[in-house]
Amino acid sequence: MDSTYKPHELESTLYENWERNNWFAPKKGDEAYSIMIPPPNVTGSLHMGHAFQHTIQDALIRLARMQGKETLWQVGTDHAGIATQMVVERNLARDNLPPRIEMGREAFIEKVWDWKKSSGGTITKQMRRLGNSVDWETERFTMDEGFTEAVQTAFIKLYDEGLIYRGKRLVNWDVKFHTAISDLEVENHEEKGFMWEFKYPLADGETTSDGNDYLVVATTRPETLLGDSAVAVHPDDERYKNLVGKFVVVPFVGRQIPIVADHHVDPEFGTGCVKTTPAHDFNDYQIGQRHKLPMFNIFSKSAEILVMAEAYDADGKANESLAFSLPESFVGLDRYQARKTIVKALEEQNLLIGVKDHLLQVPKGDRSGLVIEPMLTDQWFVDAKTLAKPAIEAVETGDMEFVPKQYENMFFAWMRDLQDWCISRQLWWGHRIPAWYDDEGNLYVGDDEASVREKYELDDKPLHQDEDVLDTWFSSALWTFATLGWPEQTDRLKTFHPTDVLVTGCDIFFFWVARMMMMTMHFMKDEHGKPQVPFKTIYITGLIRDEHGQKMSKSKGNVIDPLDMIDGIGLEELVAKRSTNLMQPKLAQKIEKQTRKEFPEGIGEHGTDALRFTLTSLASTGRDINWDMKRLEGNRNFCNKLWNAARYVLSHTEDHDCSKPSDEPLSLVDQWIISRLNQCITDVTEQFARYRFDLASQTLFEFIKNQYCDWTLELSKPVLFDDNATDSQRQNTRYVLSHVLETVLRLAHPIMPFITETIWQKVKVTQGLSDDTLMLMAYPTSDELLVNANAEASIEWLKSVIVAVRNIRGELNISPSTALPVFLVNASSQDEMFLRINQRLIERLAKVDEVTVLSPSEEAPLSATQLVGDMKVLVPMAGFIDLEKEQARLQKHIDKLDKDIQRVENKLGNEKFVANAPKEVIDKEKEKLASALSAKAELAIQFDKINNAD
RNA sequence: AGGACUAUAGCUCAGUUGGUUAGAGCGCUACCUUGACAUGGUAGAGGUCAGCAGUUCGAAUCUGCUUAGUCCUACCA
Repeated sequence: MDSTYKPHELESTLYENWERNNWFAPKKGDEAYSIMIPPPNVTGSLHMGHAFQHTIQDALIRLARMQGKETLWQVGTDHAGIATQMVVERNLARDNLPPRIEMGREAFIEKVWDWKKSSGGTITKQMRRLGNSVDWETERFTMDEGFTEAVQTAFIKLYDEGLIYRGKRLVNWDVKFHTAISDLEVENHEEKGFMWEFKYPLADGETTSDGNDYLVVATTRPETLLGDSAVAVHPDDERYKNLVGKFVVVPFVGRQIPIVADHHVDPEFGTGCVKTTPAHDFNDYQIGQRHKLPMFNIFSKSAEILVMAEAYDADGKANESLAFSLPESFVGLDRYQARKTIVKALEEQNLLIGVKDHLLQVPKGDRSGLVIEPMLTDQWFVDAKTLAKPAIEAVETGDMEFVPKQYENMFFAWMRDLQDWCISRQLWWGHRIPAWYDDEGNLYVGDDEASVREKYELDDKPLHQDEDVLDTWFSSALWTFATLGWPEQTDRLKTFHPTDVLVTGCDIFFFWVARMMMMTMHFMKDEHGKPQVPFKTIYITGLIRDEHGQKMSKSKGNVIDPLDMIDGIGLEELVAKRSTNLMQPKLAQKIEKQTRKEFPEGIGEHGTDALRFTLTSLASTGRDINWDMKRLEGNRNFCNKLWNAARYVLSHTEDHDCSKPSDEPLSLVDQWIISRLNQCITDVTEQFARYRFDLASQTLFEFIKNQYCDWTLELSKPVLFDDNATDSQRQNTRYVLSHVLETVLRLAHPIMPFITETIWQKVKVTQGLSDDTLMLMAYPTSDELLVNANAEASIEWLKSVIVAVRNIRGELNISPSTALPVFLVNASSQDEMFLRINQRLIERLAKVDEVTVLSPSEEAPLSATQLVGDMKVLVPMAGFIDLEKEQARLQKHIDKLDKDIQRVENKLGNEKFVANAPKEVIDKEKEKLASALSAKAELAIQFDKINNAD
């Protein structure tokens, strides 16, 4: 083995071997365990968030597999309708190819499939590099044949059950992509804008109570006045009560529209008069519905003023008799130009009263970034309220559990107040809606045209399919069961559904998780007909941010590709990666500067295991993670530590059979580390079960570094190197070194698969094992009988004595190469016993040439002092110790003890404390006080001794 | 507007049903090429647990308020 840890060399070939042997595939077992991967966008690439979530899933899966369960980690990708279509359209423009519309639907879709083929491999490559042990044999795609069938089946069933309907509704319209989007795909941003006030002339000579012949309305969107259907006032507003039922005249178009009374209006806000545009505002739509107002659409699909306004009755039926032409001077203007022009025209007609600055929330499409236009269109909807009920119940009863728990609140709040879900998208890439229309506009839903004709007993009249596709999230909502073969009742479905845990970020909680719950519980029932949950536990990870707590994003230029942390990347390449293909190229310079400052030498190689270990170490629940490069480095060093520890162990065990100890009993050191190992196994297993990957990692780190490397390896040296040791003792030590290492490799494997497997392949030989791979070995279980208090006491004592001497050495600057004599004073019979057993080890590890126990009658030489319990460890001062330094050191310790004594005395002097606190607590305090007092006394004596010697 | 979360060492974070001498990693200081490891070893310094008030014998931990920050949901034209 190489003396330094070179992750790339060992990681690159291992995965291939695992995969070739098909060790990721489920293996029959009594108990099943499954995780469905949140399917990443097929054409995307993995970012740190994925690396994080995948690491956690892989750790859980590897653990379950080692625990002998029939384990499936279902892999797959999502077709990501709008995102993918957007990328492909951009590519067409870049390659000077005809745009989508000219190309036509079929040709375009072919282009998308081509793109999927050429770019879809990125993710799978990354996942392999991350060591993700997914079952590649059953990889799925949300648009593969079987999945498409599942989507159709689900849609048709829901339609037949009345849970999907079609209707003309006001929806969020993306004016760039010309499609409806769901509420969730709209992001609200606060922006500075204006509020205009203008006059609406009253018709028929009416006047307000204060004598005006007009009403004043306030609006942030004056351009929509062309499509107004009413002016609304509050029913109790005395100012306008007499005008309800009367009319105003819409400027420029001359239509008369009614004044209606509606509770929605806040009389305190503005003038108390609201212009009402049901076809272009969600609140106005509601008002319109309540008052059966007609609706006027004045915008094209790109939000430009139409030639003729389209008119609809309140129920959504077109009503051509109400249609009207729009003023020529406005026709064709986009909404912002129209706004300017109309405000100017209002001013010219003396209708404008004023304009104020106004802070408003602007809804924008999350993909296009453009302001959403509420638009009246025919769309498909899912009755979300009905589907949500079983999911809510399942969380209430605990059938589904959130980790961390607080997400329940968010879940309930959202689920209990659901609007119907708009699932149709005016895109081409996606699952086309299985609905057909005849020339009269009658609707037929079925698998395909032929089955529709049969189902509805249609003759051969012409039918045409709905042009729309389904929201991507409609298909991914079926992910947990459609991947397992549904609608067929496959064995896989029976074995692996419900799944055990879903690991995902809260960013797609509503998009995906909530909808998956709804769909799954509707379609999947157990043998008693009870709805099945999609997963028993939902583990929600935090977001990975950069070191300043900023969200990682391409436009901020602060993303780091997980693979670059693994294999490293040069500065120039990193700069290039970050500053090209930006949506806003002008940011490139700033990003370059920032990157050069932050990574003057690029990013070094750290290896997958270090990355994974860092991610799990940071995975405490319910908290975002600010990425810290330093921690990654620290953990790479930890890997190096493990690597070198293994080199040491192997160098002493390679040529021996270490599968068994000798016939002689194990030494206390040997028993101690085995005892600690068993405690470690218990802790790590429990922490995994609680999803506390941070604690599991920390426990492993502590054991491997502080117990195994720092002590066990050092304590083995006297045995392995000294001529005095017997063959049996050496055999025992070799056995323990090798056995503990082998066990801890199994224990750490779920988090650090590569380094553990690599080392294990060597260690297994010394343990007489012939198994092929660590990943299929049994996960360690602890043995209570091996937890040994006696051995622990002895070795903890030994460690304290060694540390005491080192402490004196360190604080008094005595060279580590100087061998020191040590005297022990106040040694109890137990101390003396421990000394007899451990003396050689003290001499060796503390570099002590002689340990002498002084009886009470013997005078100790002038010494530096450290206490181990009541026993004094003395290092004589003759020759190497500075008296003043030692006095200062003693004083420091005495001061500390004084503070402790003070605090404890106060506590014990408090009658209420003594009266109320449990006896154990009081006893503990008393003990504390006694030992602190005696410790202080001892140190004071030493202090005085030095004084007198002066 | 409503809700949630966060505030602990210079930095990134642990701290479980209230009882600790409040921990880890990184950084810092000193010493050290000791036969696995300088991607190292040994030792050390460093904290009014955001602030205020309360409950309690006892609060980093429970309650209320304040401040700062993050996020979610909704939204007044």
